[in-house]
Amino acid sequence: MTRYTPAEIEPKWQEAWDKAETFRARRTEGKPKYYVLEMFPYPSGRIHIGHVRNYTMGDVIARYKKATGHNVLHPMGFDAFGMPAENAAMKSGGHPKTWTYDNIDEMVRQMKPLGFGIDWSRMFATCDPEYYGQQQALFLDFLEAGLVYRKNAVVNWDPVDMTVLANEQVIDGKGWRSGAEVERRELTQWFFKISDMAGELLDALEGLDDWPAKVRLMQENWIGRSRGLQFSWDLTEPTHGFDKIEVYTTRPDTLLGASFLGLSPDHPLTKALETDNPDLAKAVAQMRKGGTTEEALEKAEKLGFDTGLTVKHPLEGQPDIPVWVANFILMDYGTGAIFGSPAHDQRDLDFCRKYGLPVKDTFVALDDPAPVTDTAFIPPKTEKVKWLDHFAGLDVATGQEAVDTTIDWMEARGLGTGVEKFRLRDWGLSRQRYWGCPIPVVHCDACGVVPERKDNLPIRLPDDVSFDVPGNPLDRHPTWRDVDCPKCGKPARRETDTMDTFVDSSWYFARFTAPHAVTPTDMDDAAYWMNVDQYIGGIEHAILHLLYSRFFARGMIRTGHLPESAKEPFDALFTQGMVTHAIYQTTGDDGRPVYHYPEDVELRDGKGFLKDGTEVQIVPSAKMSKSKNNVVDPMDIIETYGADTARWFVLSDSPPERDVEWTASGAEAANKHLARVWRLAAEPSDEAGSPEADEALLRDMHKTIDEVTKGIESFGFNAAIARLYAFTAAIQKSKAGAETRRLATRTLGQLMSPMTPHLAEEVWALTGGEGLLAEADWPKADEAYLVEDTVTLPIQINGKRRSEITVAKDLSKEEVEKLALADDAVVKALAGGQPKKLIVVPGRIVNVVV
RNA sequence: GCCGGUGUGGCGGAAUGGUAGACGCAGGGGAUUCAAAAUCCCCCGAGGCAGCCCCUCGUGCGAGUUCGAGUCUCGCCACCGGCACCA
Repeated sequence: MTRYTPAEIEPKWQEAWDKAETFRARRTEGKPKYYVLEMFPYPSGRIHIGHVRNYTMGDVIARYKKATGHNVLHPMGFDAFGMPAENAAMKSGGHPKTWTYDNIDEMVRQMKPLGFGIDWSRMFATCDPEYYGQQQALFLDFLEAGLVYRKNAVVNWDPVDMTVLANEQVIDGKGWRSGAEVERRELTQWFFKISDMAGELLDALEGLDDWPAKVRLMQENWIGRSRGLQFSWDLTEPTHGFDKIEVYTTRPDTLLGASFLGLSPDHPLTKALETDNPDLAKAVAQMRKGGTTEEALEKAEKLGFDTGLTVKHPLEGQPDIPVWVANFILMDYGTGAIFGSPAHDQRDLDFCRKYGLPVKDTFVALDDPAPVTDTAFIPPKTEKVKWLDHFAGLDVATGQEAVDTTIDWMEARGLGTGVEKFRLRDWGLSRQRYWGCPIPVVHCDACGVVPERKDNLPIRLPDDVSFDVPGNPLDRHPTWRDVDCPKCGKPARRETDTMDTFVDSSWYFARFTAPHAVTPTDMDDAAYWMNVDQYIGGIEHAILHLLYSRFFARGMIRTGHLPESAKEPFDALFTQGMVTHAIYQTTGDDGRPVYHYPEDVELRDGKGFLKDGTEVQIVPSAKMSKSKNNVVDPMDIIETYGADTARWFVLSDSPPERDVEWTASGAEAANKHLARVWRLAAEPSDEAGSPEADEALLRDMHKTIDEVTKGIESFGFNAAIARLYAFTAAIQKSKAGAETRRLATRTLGQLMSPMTPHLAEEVWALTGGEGLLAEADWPKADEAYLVEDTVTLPIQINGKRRSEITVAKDLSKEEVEKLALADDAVVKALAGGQPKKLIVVPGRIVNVVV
C-alpha cells in the first residue's frame, strides 16, 4: 500500500505551477479582473502561523476567483522600514539594511513551500530605493498640492538619552532604556492634512458595504464629527496681549453650570503666563510629565493651577469665573480651552471636587431631581430631562434639542457661532529615526524649506551609520546632512526626519499594480487592477492603516497618480482572527511562572505532563509569544505534515474572523483527513454499484458543490470544510459504481483545491483530470439535484419541540395544520381541547400553543 | 479613562428569531491484527427515569420583547483589539 506523501507531492506541483506561470497576473481582454490582497508582513525573519492563516485565506479567494474565470492579481511584499531593524542593530551591531534583507530572504524561503498562488515577479520591499524614491515623489506632489505642512507637535522626550521615544518605548511614563521620567516636548514636524478630508472620509464610510460594520463604526467614532458652539470669554483684565479666550463646547446648553475656564498646558496664553510666573511654569512642567498617548493623558491624575485670572460670563447677571490651567485639556482638540461644567462631565466634576470649585446642576432627570454629588449626570442626548431656569427658555427637552436651541439662541444674539469640528487630527509623519523613507526637502537659510528636485530622487539613506549612541544617526551624519540648496545652490541642510512607516503602507497596494514603473503608478495598470476587490488583514489595523490609506488614495487622485474610481481603494475588507496556542506553565522556586515548549509536554486526558511526570498548568488560547514559549513554527508543521495540512487546519476549526487555537491533535486530524482523500483517489474501489447509490452520491455531490461554493464566497471556510468532511465520508460509504465514485472524488479534490492545492492536483491527476487543476474551471452545481420534495417539520408545543412530521415540500398551510393537529403528541397535549393558537411557518416549523 | 468586539458540551466550534450542540478534537466501546501501527464501525451536554421512544435543566450573569431568544432590547461581569511614534 502506498501512502500520502506531501513531501513529494508538494514540491512537484509547485514546480509545475512555476513552469506554467500559472499565477502571473495578466491583463487580458474578455475576462473580469480580481485583485486580492493580504496585509503585507513586517520582515521579522520568521513567518508566523498567523501569516499562514492570513495568506491561506487570500489564496483560497485567489484560486477560487481564478477558477471562476478572473484575471487574478495576488501579490506579496514587505513592510520593511521601522524600529525593530534599528533595535536589532543597537543590540547586536550590524546594519538595519542587512538585517532587513536577510530577514526578507528567509521569509520568502519559508513562504514558498506553502504553495500560495502569488505573482512573485511583483514582489518589493518598502525599503527598496525604487519604492521609497517613488514615495518621495508622491510626497513632493502632495506638498505642492497643499496636502503637507509643518507645525509644532508634542513628542515623548527622554531627558537622559536626549532622544524622542515611540509610545511603546515609554513604559509607565519612563524611558525604556534610561528609566528617566518622560516629558512631552514640542518639535516642528511634518503633517499630512488629513483633517481637510475628515467630512469626506466620514461620509464615504457609508458606501463601504463590504467592510465589517464594526470597522466603519470605529472609523466613524475616530473621525468624530461634532456640532458645537465656539465663543469667547472676555478677560476681566487683559494680560500679555490677550483680552479674551476662545472656547469650543459641544454642550453649550450647560453654560449656566460653568464653574471655571480651563486652558491646556500648551495653550498660547498658558505659555505667555508661564514666562513671568515661576509657580505656573513649575506646575506646567509637572503637567508635561508622562507620555503622549491619549490613554496616559486620560488616566493621569487631574492636575490644575489657578492662574488668578478671571473671565466675564457671557450671560448677563452671571458671576465671573476663574481661569485654570488643567492637564486634561488637549491643545489638539477644539481651541485648547474649555469651560468646565462639572455637573455634566465626569472629568470636570473630579477636577472641581479636587480643587473646591462649585458644582451647579443645569438639568435633572425627570423622575429624580436630586443634585449631582460625585457622579456627573450625563444621560444619552436622546433622553428628555428637566432644565433648571434655562437662559434659552428650555423646560423639558432632550440634550440634542437643548444643544440646537442654545446654539440658535447664542447665534441670534451674536454671542457665538455654531461650528462643526472633528476629533480627527492631522497625521504627523515625521520620525526622528534612521530606518525610514527620507523626507525629500532641504532647509536653506536663504530660501527656507526647499523641496528636492525630482531628478535627484531617490534621496537614498546613507549606509555608513552607527547605532552606538541614542538618537537619529542621520542627524549626526558627517556628509549626508550637508547639501547644496536645490534652489540657490548655497550650503544648506537636508531634512533628517524620516517618514512614519504608515506612509509606506498607505499606497503599496497601488504600487503592486505596476511595481516597476518609473513613476509611483502607471495609470493604465492602476485603472485596470484597482480597486483591491478583497483586502484581508488583522482588526488591529481597523483605524489607522485603513484610514491613512483612504486618505492617500484621495491624495493620489488629486495629484494624478490614481484614477478617480480608486477613491475608496478597498472594495471589500475582511478582518481575520489570530492563531493562538496553549501556554504550558509551572511555578518556579521563586514563585514566578516557568514556560514549557509544547514538544516537552505530553498530553493525557486533557492534562499536560513533563517528562518527569510533573503536571503543567494549561492556559488555553493564548496569543503566541516568544517569551511564553508557545509559538508554533510553520516550518516544523510543513516538515511533519506538509503545507496542505497546515493550510487546511488554519481554516477548519474556527470562523475566519475569530481566533483559532493551534493544537497538535487538530493538525494530526487534518493530516489524516487529507490522507483519506488521497486514498480515495489512489486506491479506488471497483464496486459495480447500483443506480440508486449513483443517484444518491450525485445528489450529495451537487449539494456539496453548492454549499462549498457559497461557503467560500462568504468567507465561511470552516463551514465549507465541515461539508467537505461529510462528503468525504459519504464517498467512502457509498455503494455507487466506480465511474460515479471517481467523478465524486475528482470533484471533492476540486472543491478542496483552494485550501489544499497540492493534494487537489494529485487527486485531479489520479482521477483523470486534464491539464493543471489550478487552471481548470470551478465545478457547477446542477440545480436539478438541489431540490428536495419532502421536508421534515418540527412540531413545538408551547415553544418546545415535542414531535415532527414529514410532509411534501409544497403542502398547503391548511393541510400541515391538519396533520399537526392529528399528531400523537399534539393530541395528548390538547387532551380533547382546542389550541389557543397555531403557528405554521411553511417549510420551517409548527408551534401549537395550548 | 474612551471607542469597538467576543462569551454555546471536557475542547475548537454549528445554528435566515424557528428541532441548540453540524463538523472536528479529546474520551469510551468494538472490528481487523499473532501483536502493534494504520484503517474502519458505534457511543458521547448535565441530571432524572432505569433503560432504547419519556421528563427536567442548559448558550457568561440579571431583567425584558415574542407563540418561540444562542440570535433582538436594557443593565452587569470577564476577556480581547485600538487609542494617533509598535507594525
